[in-house]
Amino acid sequence: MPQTAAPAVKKPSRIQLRNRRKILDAALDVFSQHGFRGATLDQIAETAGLSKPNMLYYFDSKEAIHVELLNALMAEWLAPLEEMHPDGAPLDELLGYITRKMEMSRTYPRESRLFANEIIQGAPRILPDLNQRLKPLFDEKCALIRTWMAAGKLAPMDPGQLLFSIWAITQHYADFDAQVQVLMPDADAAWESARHHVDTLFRKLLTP
Amino acid sequence: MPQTAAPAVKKPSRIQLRNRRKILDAALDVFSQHGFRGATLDQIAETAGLSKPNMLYYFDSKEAIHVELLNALMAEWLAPLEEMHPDGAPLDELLGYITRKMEMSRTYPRESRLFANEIIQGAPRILPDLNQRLKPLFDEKCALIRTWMAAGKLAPMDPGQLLFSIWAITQHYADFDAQVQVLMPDADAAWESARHHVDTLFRKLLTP
DNA sequence: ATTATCTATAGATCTATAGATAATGC
DNA sequence: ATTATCTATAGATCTATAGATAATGC
Repeated sequence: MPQTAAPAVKKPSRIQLRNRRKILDAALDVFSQHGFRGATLDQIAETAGLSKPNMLYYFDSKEAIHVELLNALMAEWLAPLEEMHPDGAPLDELLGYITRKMEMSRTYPRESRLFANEIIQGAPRILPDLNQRLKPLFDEKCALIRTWMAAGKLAPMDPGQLLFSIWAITQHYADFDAQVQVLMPDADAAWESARHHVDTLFRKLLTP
Repeated sequence: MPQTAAPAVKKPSRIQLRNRRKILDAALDVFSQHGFRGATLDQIAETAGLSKPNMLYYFDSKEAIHVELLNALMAEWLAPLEEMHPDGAPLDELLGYITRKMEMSRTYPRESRLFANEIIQGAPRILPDLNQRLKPLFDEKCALIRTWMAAGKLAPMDPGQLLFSIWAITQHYADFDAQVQVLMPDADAAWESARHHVDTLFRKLLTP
């Protein structure tokens, strides 16, 4: 008997890995700025520094790139929420989550805009993932927050609405950056002020 | 001497007005769902019930439709903020504004998504309007809110950040509707709950 | 007479593939 | 031998226009 079943796929070469990474990074640039339909393979290929047919040697189609990108980023995007643990101090756990989300908006604005574009356009390609990966996590964390509120550790409110508010505010700084820059031209000061405002807002809201 | 200078443009016919309105409404549908680059004249023409060349008899180009749409909607979009008056009770004025924004998200989700798409993509066509129309109003209302806070009528905070939070949360329900529907499947209950949550949140935040 | 609509199509752009050639790894 | 890249291009789609025809309003 063979020790193991034959592997379904070969181990990817170094060039494979490097080029796929370059393509996905370029696609993040282009898709996050123009949305799926507005992005072109030409733009992505040029940004990635590959020819268009060469890029299609690594991915079957434009849609395949987009789907892989969204799926790969979903885990990254959910991680900060997963880190909110039942054994911590409730207020600290939530404020810590909010801080992590703010830092992600600051550090990964392209990822935030990629998801925003996809959701605004009706989530045509990420809907299965929303149901299968986001929904269970959302329900789990809502239940956790509800126990904290029932124990009097947090001001009572709808936990789902609370999470919506957190997402709305923290992602606003990445997604609507063009508007924020018009209204608050000093970007660095605006970020400092935003961090402080958001922390204060939710601290006041959540304190019982 | 002639009584008046000759008018630069003729009075538009009834058909003109009706067809231009039909085109702009169809364009709102299509642009708000796919963004500028993702939308096609074919889709807009079909939605409007006109042939593509006939549509281009009324507008010079795809971009002309988009720009006119954005400009026409900007006033509508700013109206609720303009209605926030210095002579009202500060807390009521702000909570009233928030309620109006929530109702707009509910009633005009396409308009909200049209702007969201445009801003996410870097505001390439609406940037002049942001500077010339939104910025002055923003500054004016920030100053007003600041006087209210200085007078002890509202909890002190950065008025600009406050407005960002209001926009982020209220528009979230329109822009991220696809996600909200996945996580809170009962749409009517979700909206009732959202209205209550948002009012409570800002009441708690703003009360001195 | 003027305004509105239609048919036909030019010319650009876009996704994707075919098939030849070059580079790499055992 | 296998993997990666290139040239050339098919076929669809997209914006926009030219020019003929129909409908409307004085």
